[in-house]
Amino acid sequence: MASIVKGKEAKSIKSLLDIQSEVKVINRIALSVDCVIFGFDENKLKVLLIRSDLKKFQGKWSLLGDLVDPKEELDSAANRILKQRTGLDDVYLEQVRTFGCLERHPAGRVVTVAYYSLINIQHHKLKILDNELHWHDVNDIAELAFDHKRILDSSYEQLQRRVQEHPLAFSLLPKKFSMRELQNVYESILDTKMDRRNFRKKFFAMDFLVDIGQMEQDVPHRPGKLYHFNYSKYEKKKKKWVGIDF
Amino acid sequence: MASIVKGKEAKSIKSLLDIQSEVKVINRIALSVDCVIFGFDENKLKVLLIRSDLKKFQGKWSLLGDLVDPKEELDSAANRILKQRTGLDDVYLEQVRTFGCLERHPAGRVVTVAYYSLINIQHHKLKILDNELHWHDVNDIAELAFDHKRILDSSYEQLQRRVQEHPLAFSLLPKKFSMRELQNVYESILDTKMDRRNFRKKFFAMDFLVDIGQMEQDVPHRPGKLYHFNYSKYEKKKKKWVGIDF
DNA sequence: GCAAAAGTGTTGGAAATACACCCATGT
DNA sequence: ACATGGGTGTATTTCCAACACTTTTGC
Repeated sequence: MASIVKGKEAKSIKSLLDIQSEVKVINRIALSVDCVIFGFDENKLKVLLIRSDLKKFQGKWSLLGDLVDPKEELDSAANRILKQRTGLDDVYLEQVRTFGCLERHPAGRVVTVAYYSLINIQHHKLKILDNELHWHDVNDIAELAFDHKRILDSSYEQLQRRVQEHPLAFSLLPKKFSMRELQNVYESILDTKMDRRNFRKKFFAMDFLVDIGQMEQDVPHRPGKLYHFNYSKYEKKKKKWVGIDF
Repeated sequence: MASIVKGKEAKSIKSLLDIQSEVKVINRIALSVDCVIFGFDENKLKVLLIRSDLKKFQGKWSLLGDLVDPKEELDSAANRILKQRTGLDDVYLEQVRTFGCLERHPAGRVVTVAYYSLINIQHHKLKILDNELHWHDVNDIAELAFDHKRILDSSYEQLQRRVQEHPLAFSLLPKKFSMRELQNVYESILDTKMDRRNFRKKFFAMDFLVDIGQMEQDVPHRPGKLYHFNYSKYEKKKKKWVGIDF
C-alpha cells in the first residue's frame, strides 16, 4: 500500500505540513457529484436524464453530474447542478451514497457522490431549454452511461424507503393537490396499489392535510377537493420509531 | 464557477482526453475513509478510537481513517483500515455517507467517506497491540478530533435504523449467545428498555434462532440456554415492507 | 434460604385490512 | 343516461403492549 499508510503505522505525531504534503502526493482522485432528479407527471415517476457528453457513451443517457470544485461544498455542488439544469433551487435534495469503483469512469479515478432530488415538474417545465434533456419513466430504463444505472437503482431504493417515513411525496406535487394525485405518487414510487378508503383514512388521521376549500377544475368526472400539506404542523409532531422488524 | 462547468454548459461532445485534462486540472481534493468501529462489551455499546496523530488535535481522540490510494476501492480501503487496526476481516462493514465540508480538515480539502463496522470484541481482544487505541462508551463521548463527532453521530443513527430491520446485532455477539445477551445488545444500541417476554416472543416467532442445547456457564444465577442465528434461513425469508408511517 | 435471572401465557387496545354503496360532474 | 372517479363506514384480523408467577442455579 501507499507509503502514507506505513507512515501512519509508525504512529509518529505529524505536523500540519507533513499531512499537507501527503495530501498532495496522493492527490490523484477526482471527485464529482451526480444528481438523480425525480419528477412526477402523467401518473408516473420520472427521472431527468441528459445525453452523455462523452464519445465513449455517445447515444447513451446519463445522470446530471459535474466535477466538484475544490472550494465548493458537496451539497452546493449538487444544488448548483440542479439549478443549472432546472432553474430550481430550494428543493428537497439528499445525499444517497458514494460510488468509487476503480473502473467506473474511463478518464481515470473519479469518485462520485450521488444525490437525489424531487421536483415538481409543473414548476420546472418552462425552464428546460436544452433539448438533450428529457424526462424518462423510471421503470423504463434499461441502460445508462457509466455506472449510472446502479446509481439510479440505489437512489430509487432510498427514495422508496424514505418516502414511507418522511413526507417527501409533497415535493413532487403542486402546492394544491387532490387525494387521487397524492395516492398516485405513492403508488408510483412504491410500485403497488393501495385501497383508496384506507389511504384517505390514514392521511386524514395524521392530520397534516389542510382542506383549502377548492375543487379540481376541468376533470371529466366529479371533482375532488384540493389540499395542501401543513409542513409546520408536521415538524412539531415528528415521531420516534422503536421496534424490531426483519 | 470553474471553467469545467462552462465547458459542459456548451454541450460539446468531448473526447476522453478532454475529460482527462479536466480531471487533472481540478484534481485538488483528497479522499479519505473513516471507520466507525462498534463493539459490544460489559453490556455497553463501544466505539474504537485512536489518539489523533495530528498536532493540532493532540490529546483528542479520533476515528480510524486513512487516505484512499488512487488504485484502491473505497470498500477495500475501509477493510484495510479495519484489518490493520483489529486484525479482523470478513466483518459487517457498511458505507454511511460522505462528509465534505470545506473546513473539516486543517491540511486542505479532504473529503471523507464514512463506514461503520460491527465487531465482536471477544474475537478481537488479543490483536490490539497499540496502546493508543481504546474502546469508549458510545454514550460517553463529548468531543472528537476533526468533525469526527458528527461522523460518529451519523453512523450511530444509521446503526440504530438498520439494526431494527436487519440482523446486525449478531455481529456483535459470539456465535453462541443467550437471550439476555441479545436483548442487551438491542437495549444498548437503541438506548431503551424492552419487555423480556415480548422480546423473546418476537424472536422465537421469527424462527431464526437455533437452540444449540447448551447452557451458559459460570453465571451466578440460573443459566440460560444458548442459541445461534441461522443466517441461511434468514436469507431465504427476507421480507418486503410497504407502508406509510411518519 | 436467599438473591438473581430464566422461563412462560393471556388479555385488551390499536392499527391495518378488506370490502360496497351512493354522489357529483362531464359528456 | 351513463361513465368516471369522489366520498364515506364497518367488521375482522393482526400486531403490540402490559403484565406476574414459578423455576433453576450459585452462594
